[in-house]
Amino acid sequence: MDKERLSKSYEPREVEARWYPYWKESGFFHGEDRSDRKPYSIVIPPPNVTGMLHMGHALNNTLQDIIIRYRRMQGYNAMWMPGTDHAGIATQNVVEQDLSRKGQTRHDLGREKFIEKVWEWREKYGGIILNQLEKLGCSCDWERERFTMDEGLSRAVREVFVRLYRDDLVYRGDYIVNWCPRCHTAISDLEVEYEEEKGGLWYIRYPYADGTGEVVVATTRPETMLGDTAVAVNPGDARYRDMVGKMVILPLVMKEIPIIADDYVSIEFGTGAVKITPSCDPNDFAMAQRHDIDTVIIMDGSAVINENGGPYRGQDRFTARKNVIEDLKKGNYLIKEEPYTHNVGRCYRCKTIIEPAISKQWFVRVKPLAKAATAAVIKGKTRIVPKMWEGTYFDWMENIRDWCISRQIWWGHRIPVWYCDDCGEMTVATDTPEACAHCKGTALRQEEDVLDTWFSSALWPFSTLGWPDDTEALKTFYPTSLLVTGFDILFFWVARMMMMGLYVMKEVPFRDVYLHALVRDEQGDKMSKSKGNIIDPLKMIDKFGADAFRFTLAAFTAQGRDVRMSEDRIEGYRNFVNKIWNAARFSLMNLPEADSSAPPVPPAKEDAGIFDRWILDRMNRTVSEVVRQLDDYRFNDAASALYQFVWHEFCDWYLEWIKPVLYGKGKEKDKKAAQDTLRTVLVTSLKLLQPFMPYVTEEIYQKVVPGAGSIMVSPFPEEDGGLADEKAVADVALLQGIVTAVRNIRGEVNLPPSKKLRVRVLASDEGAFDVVHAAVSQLADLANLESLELVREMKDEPKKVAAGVAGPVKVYVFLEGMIDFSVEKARLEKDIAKIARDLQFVSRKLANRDFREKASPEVVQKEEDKFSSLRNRNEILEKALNHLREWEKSGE
RNA sequence: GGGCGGAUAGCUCAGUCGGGAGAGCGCCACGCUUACACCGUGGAUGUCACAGGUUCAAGUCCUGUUCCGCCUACCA
Repeated sequence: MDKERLSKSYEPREVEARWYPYWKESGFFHGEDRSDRKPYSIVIPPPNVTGMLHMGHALNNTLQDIIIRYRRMQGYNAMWMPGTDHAGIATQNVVEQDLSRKGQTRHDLGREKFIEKVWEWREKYGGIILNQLEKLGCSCDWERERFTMDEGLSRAVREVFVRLYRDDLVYRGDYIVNWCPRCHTAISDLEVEYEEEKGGLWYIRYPYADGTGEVVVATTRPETMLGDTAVAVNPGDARYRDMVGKMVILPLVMKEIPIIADDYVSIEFGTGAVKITPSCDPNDFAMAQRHDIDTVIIMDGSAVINENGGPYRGQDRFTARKNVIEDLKKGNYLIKEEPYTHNVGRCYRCKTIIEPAISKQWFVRVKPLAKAATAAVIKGKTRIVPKMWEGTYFDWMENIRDWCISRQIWWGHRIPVWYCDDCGEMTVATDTPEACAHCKGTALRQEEDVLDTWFSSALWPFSTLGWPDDTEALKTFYPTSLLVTGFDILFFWVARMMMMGLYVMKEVPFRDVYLHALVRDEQGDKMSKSKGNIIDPLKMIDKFGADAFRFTLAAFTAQGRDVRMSEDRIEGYRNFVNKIWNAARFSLMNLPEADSSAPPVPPAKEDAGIFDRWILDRMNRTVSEVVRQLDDYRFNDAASALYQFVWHEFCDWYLEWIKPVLYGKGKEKDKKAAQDTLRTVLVTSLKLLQPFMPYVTEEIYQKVVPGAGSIMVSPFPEEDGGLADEKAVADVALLQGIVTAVRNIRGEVNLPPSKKLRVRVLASDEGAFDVVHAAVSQLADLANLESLELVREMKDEPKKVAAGVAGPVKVYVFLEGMIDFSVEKARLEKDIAKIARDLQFVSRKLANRDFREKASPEVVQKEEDKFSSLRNRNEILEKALNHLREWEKSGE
């Protein structure tokens, strides 16, 4: 082997820059449309083209990469579909901002030119986030990269729209929708964020037209009174029963409107009478429809009062509110104003207060789609992990309302509907029609609106695979195997993909959905620019390496928990990466050159030493643990199993045990066995770690098994029952117990680490004797002993000793030259006290007849074993303590 | 209003079949022992939120309470 020395610490930057292009160019990321291997596919949650990699992306994509790398190594035809979505409103906003710097608006350019600008923008900046994913190490199938505005995907969008229309699942109509006066578009219910805000509740007098009195209404939005067309009361409200049907005079506007009765009105709230503004409130709108009441629209698209607002015309809604209140006061209509906290809806994109407004919009009739989507999860066609999200999913599906899919912006999929100027009919078609489908006229105008970005995202699992064409990719990879995404887009995206997948493909879009939590800062706060607590993933990668960063994310991804991220934590796992690096470095120094590129094999059981058999057992358990946890998407458990094994079993113990053998202190045959084991365990560990840490594992793998190809396409380890070895595990536990007992005494009694100790081990148990006997030299090494005297029985009771117990054996450390034994006495007393407490507890339990009768025999046996071992320990420590006391006395 | 999640070591969190609680970081002590000071060895630390209940046995199951977080909903 080229004995090229590894540097003392791992340097991620250079390594990462080297391997990623190699993998990519080697085609390892590519999934085959046709293959004998079983398919495994994931579609990426497409980030916005405007996006920059943040912690949420980093987490989301790390988890996907872990799974896809794992499955790829397991031999699946693994394919991870990458891409971006066109993020209609967001992208349009960005380009509009660019324009406004030049003092222009999109209207100055016109639709066509503007769209061109957006495409230019996308060419320039649109791919940034995908390059950032490469920095993370993501093994996406880049040959397949898709964009929701691609021709292929656009075709899918038009096709689905037309089908929905023909199935009467999409319709157009005048309804009240959430209108953003800044974005100048309708948005869906999901895109409104509600937050409690302090406002006021104004009580306004509405006099009866006949002059017999007045009714008082309470409102949080006095300016909307300009559009009032009724006052409503509850039909069961005795106070108003006789008033229903009477007319009141709308103040300021001075027109007559009726009092109506509707169950919606709450008797308890306010005065029990509510003003009805069908154009400004969804509930009022619904009520107006029930009662056939007029609607007066008082605002334009910018939420500025229009001509129906009389003197308030031209004022924005907030100015109008002030003035209306002022005028109400002047007219003695305002009774009082109370401070009032209520929910205010804001645009998810620009945070402008949403104005409910009536307009012509397109909707998807989702109820029937939702039914199928619910059924699919109930039937287990799609599994939601963690399961607790199922309830949320069902609940939403059950209460779902029609989905407003039209947006009054330019950037997006233009709705494939054409209006005929001749006959006024609509033509709905996938391709631009030559003539009106109804009158054959050619005076066609296409619908101006575009579709909600989520409409195209909902098709992502099949549109990216070539649908509506019947492609090989579609046949192979649909339904996809897994979707990994944040719980925050369960409704936005997951639910809609389920509906569309089932509607279009007659099959669920994915078998499993793994929903992960949000990334927060150390204090559990959401990361935000304004708080200044953002951790930039790219900076972390630069500072600590992608492997450390990825492993940190995985290690903190416990199901149903937020991920709290901090630099310290990444640093901790950077240390782990370095530990792995150094374990490899040590291994390479002590391994002969690999004589072939064949995978390493462990020694035959009869050739293997006890420590070899022990670590192979541990390794094997780790393999099964990692497989089990990854299969269940328990990333943190898989990560910690690896951490525990590699650091605390392989590095802390195994490497130390075999050092004497490797250094030639034993037989050549044993050295060979240890080397074979070492190589096997190292390579297996690297493979288990590869999905989490692709770079460092590749770098080491190439040196340990040169010529074997890339680790990322090598077979993933499988559990091997033949490696299980309970005897070795038990024996090594005994040996570890002896080492620990000595070290404990050394530490507690303040014997310096440099001081070599004389130790006597009493093993009356024949089996234990043999185990210790065979490992005397290793024990002496690990515990730093001058001598280890192993005896079957004690002829002379040593007095100047510290005593310890390891399973069936007793350990005595000679305390030569020591004068003050108080520390050792204190240590013994402390141990004895602890044992006494435990003994009391166990014996009480054993004395309980109910326990003996009702607990399982195994549990009873366990307690009995515990009891005898405690008593044994107690005896020996007591004896040692007495001896010390005696010696002290005699010494006086 | 409805729903979900959480409360365990100083901090952040595991704890899957109910059998007297673990990890990482931090802390204390000692140590550059030929892979690693990004390290090693040893040590300290708990009213498992509170109150009941089931059970031989509860961090774990049940009921209620408190406090946090999130989602959802048309009380103006």
